[in-house]
Amino acid sequence: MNEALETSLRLVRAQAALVKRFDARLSGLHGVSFADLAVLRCLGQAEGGRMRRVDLAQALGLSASGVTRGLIPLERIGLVVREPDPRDARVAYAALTPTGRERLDEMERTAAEVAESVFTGEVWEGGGLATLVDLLDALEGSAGAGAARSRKRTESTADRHG
Amino acid sequence: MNEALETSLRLVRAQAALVKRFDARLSGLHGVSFADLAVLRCLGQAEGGRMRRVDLAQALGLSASGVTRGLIPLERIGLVVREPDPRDARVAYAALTPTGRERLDEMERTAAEVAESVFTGEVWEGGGLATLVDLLDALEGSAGAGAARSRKRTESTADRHG
DNA sequence: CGCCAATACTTGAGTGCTCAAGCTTCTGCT
DNA sequence: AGCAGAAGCTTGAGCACTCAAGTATTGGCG
Repeated sequence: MNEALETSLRLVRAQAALVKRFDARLSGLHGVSFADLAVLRCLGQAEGGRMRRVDLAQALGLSASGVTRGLIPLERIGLVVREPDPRDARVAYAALTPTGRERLDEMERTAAEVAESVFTGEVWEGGGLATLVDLLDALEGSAGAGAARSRKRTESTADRHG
Repeated sequence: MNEALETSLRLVRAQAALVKRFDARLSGLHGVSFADLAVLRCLGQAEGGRMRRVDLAQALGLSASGVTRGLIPLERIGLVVREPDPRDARVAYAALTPTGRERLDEMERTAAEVAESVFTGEVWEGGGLATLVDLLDALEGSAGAGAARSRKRTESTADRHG
């Protein structure tokens, strides 16, 4: 009956392997990680190539601070700039630069190659890919739903590290 | 056309959400993370409840140092002990303690509940779960295959073809 | 035996994420 | 208008992983 549990564990391993593969290729060719690509892609698809950090976090499933920190290297290498909002001084948009847009294009081509090389074979071409997307979609909804507020891990038995 | 890429990104998000969910529950009830559970489960299924660290790393898809560090808290809370090998002084087995075995049992029950609560619904009960396992299995093989040691400096901008 | 490469593991430095706490700015209530 | 609280973001501390380099130990080979 722990078929569901088994599946979850497999999902984690598959994801780790997949990400390593993307990272190896992307970092070699473009000096970015797969996570960076996700950020850039998100911006690229947004209206005007820019988004509020909060919305970016939401879209990526990250925390706000994760976004702040993840943007730093992208700003430093000039793919993204920080833009203020004239109406609300709290918000700082993250906006794709022209360079960023170009580089994103190249990165997506690289990533698409990797993705295709991974998803080759009968299983995938026979509709498996579409099925997987559907299942993952369902999963993300279902798993994200109740996952919101967790708390820290210690308190009781485990006293992690020092 | 980058359906494969899209799928990869979704996989990452789904996995993150799923892990958060497990972590929240497991940490609240047992003071361990989902990753810890994976380790313990691995040991639990091994002959004699113990494994060499190297083999553990292999089974979990981690590096050797990841295992060393991941075991520290489990040793500290007494779920795992370090056991020397009488024939080879280099190896240090990680072995489940009796307590560890008991606790693992409880954890697995908790985790199974979470997993089942996530994988509830028509999609999953109608064979979706089995399909997902198959797909993930295929994926792990395919993604893990070429991911190993690519620290090379490929300079040209990709011209691979099928 | 003496040496050397391979193996098992640990440690140091660095990355990428998290939560909690902080600052600034905006909004709604009275 | 004035203040409380919410919203957006950043920062500090910490965890979990990585690779690279370091320490033992083993085993093959002269």
